[in-house]
This record gives sequence, C-alpha cells and structure tokens, in this order.
Amino acid sequence: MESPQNTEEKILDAARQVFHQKGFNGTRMQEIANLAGINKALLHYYFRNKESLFEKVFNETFARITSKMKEIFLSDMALLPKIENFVHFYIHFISHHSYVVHFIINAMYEKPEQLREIIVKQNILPELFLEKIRKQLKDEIGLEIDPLHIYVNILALAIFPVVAKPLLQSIFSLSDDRMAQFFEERKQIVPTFISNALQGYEKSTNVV
Amino acid sequence: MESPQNTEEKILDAARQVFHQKGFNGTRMQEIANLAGINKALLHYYFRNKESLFEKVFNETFARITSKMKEIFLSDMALLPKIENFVHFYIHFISHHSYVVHFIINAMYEKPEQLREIIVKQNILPELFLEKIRKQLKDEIGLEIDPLHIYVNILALAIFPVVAKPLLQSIFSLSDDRMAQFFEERKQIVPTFISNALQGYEKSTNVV
DNA sequence: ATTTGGTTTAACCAGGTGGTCAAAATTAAT
DNA sequence: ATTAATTTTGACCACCTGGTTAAACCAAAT
Repeated sequence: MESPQNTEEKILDAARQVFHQKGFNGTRMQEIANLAGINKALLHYYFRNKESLFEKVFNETFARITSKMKEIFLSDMALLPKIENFVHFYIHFISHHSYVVHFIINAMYEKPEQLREIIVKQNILPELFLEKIRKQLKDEIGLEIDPLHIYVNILALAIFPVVAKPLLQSIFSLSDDRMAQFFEERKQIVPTFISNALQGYEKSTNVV
Repeated sequence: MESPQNTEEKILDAARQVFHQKGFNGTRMQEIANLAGINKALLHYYFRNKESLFEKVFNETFARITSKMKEIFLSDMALLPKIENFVHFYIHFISHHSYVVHFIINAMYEKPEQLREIIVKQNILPELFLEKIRKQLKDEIGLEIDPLHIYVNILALAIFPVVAKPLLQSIFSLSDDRMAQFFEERKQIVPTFISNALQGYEKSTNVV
C-alpha cells in the first residue's frame, strides 16, 4: 500500500478499487481517472480500452486468490490443519477485501464468455486439487466420498458469509463491530464444524 | 409460466428476466421493452422510472425467497427434517432460477442504501428465526451454540454453490448435465453433512 | 357518429459514456 | 541548444441511455 510511483501503477490501483466495488458495468472510466489523479485520455494511452483494463485487474485479483488456494491445498499438511489454515487465511483476507469475492463472482455473470478463457489460462490444476483431497479423506479419515462436494462445502462455509455480508448485516441488524467479531468467531467455528461433519461419516458407511 | 395477459404483467415478466440476469446497471430499458414486445415509452407509462421498476421486481423476488424461508423455519417440524426440507427446496428452486440469488446479493452491492429499507419493510422476523433455531438446537440435540453461525452455515452450504455455479463450472470443467447431477446430489449430501456436524458437537462440550 | 378515457406509439431530448486526436509539456539523447 | 521520443492534456465526437411529449389509436359510453 505504498504511494505508487509510475502512472501505470496509479491507474491500476485506482482501477482495482473502482472495479472491485462497482463491477464492470458500474465503473466509469472517468472515475478511475479522477481517483488516479490523471486525465481520462491517459487511461487509454496505457490501456487500450475499458475491457483490457478490466481484464488486467481481474487476472491480477483472481490470481491473488487462487495462488494461495493452490499453495495451501497442494501442500503436505494433514487435511484438518489444512482446512483450518485455509479457512483462517480466507476469512482474514476476504473480510479485509470484502469486495473481492463478489467482484469475481460478479464478473462471471457479467462477462462469462470472455472470462472462461482467462480462468483456463491461469492453470488452477483442479484435478490435482480434488485428487489430493480425495486421497487425504481416504488415508486420514477413512472416507471414500466425492471430494468435490467436500471441497465445495469448505469453500461455501468460508466464503459465503463474506459475499452475503451486506445481506446478513441488514437482515440481522448487525453493527460493523458485531460483524467483525462474527467473522473472527468463524475462524474457529468453521473448521470445527467441518471436522465434526467429516468425523461423523465414520460411523455410517456412507459411500456417495 | 402462462402467456401473460395484460401489458403490466408482460412488462414485469420481461423486467424480471433482464434484471435477474444483468442487475440494475447492466439492464437497458430498451431491452425490457423489446422483450415485452412494446414501446419503451410504455414502460414509463406503467412504471415511473427504472428505479421503481427495479424496486418492484426486487421486492417480489426477495419476498418469494424469504416467505418460503419463514414458512419452513418457523414451522413445528423437528430441526433435522426442517434443515432437510429447507435444503431440498432451496437447491431445487434456486438451481431452476440460477440468477435469483446472485441478483439479490448483487442488488445489495449496487444499491445498498435504498435496499436496506426495502428489506426492513418486509418483516423477516430474524430474531424469531434465531430464537427458534437456538431452542431446537438445545432441546433436540443438546447443543448450546450460537444459532446465527449454524443458520449461516446452512445457508452457505445450500446457496453458495448456486451463486458460484459459473465459477465452479469453469474451474472444474463440468458439463451442464454433470452440474445438474451435482446439485441433485447435494440435496442429500448437505443435510447429512450438517447433521453429522451437529451430532459431532455432542462429545465435546463446545460452548461458543 | 361523436365524445371520452385510457392506452400505445414515433420522434425527440439532454446528459452521460467510452474513446479519439492534435497539440502541449516533459524528458532523454545528440 | 536542438532534436526526438515519450507522456499528458483539453477539447471533441459518435453513440447510447433514461426519460419526455404530443399525437395517434382504440374501446366503451352517449
């Protein structure tokens, strides 16, 4: 968060802020220019057009999220600490960058065609992911269960509350402080919840 | 899904479709008019402006989701069947109206100020909700635990995959058929997962 | 047949939008 | 100091957007 030196960085910083909060359609090039403290024409000098600027921001943001995801899930940690690690990191990161996840999901809805290829370009290694989780579920907990569902469950429990934050906050009339505390609590609650759920399968021979 | 009779319904049907898919900013009045097969000026004859048309659609959509939520959670069913019921209904409903949840969440980000009051206007009775869940957790499972977290967990597991559908589908290269199957499986997997998790608390005296 | 009321339309408007361009300002090279 | 290349700007443009208006249409009542 240093004060950016060159114009390109100033633009990217500004673009990131505005795109994250307002999405592609909600963003005005003029607003980015103002925030970067430069002329609007200069935006188009550094980045051909709105699309390419957005693409740059999206790539960067997406990579930032998935790289940590890869790092954690492909590591050699045991499954449960791994999940704990993951949940900790994401609740922390995401609750300090509240718009990021919404931004990602939003982008998928606003511009699905263009963005599929972007996702493909950054190799997320989803098969490796699932295979690793499957193996760990089997070896460490003795569960032969579809790893995709478990993985999605983990993602859901960690990410959903942050996406739905404004909704939850309105519905349950939670103050900002209470909301921050809520997320803090989840760092402990979610891993416990998942761990309990996984242990619970042991009794029944629930092969899905 | 009958062919709508009067113009007002035609407009609302069209508006719903477009707003759901493209959100407030992404929607063009002209597109709604085209889809409804009428002149654009007629939109403003029936609905003052874009805002009020959007508000109407949002209210309607939001009520449709929350009313069923109220019905299920405030009923006299036992907690676990209640959860099962809820998950079934929502995965079914939402996966057949994929844009709805994204639409709701999106609206909260795009127009948070105006929409808080709308949410307040429809009385969702969140305290009743939580109190009922808290009591059932205690009486039926013997758990003294923050019902908000449990409730959010349930929501997360049911709703998140649908919101993130385009993302998941891209990342894991799932066909539409595989995706439909995936959601079908979740109707069983999610209640089991939750049930396991809740039963798991019994052993430890995990009071949060 | 004419009036009356609501309904629908084509044409239009002001403001905003992404994007361009030629000229000016700045920097680097000779 | 002059030239050349890069960076920055103000003015501008074509297009799109939500919204308006006056006139046309049409059914029912007289």
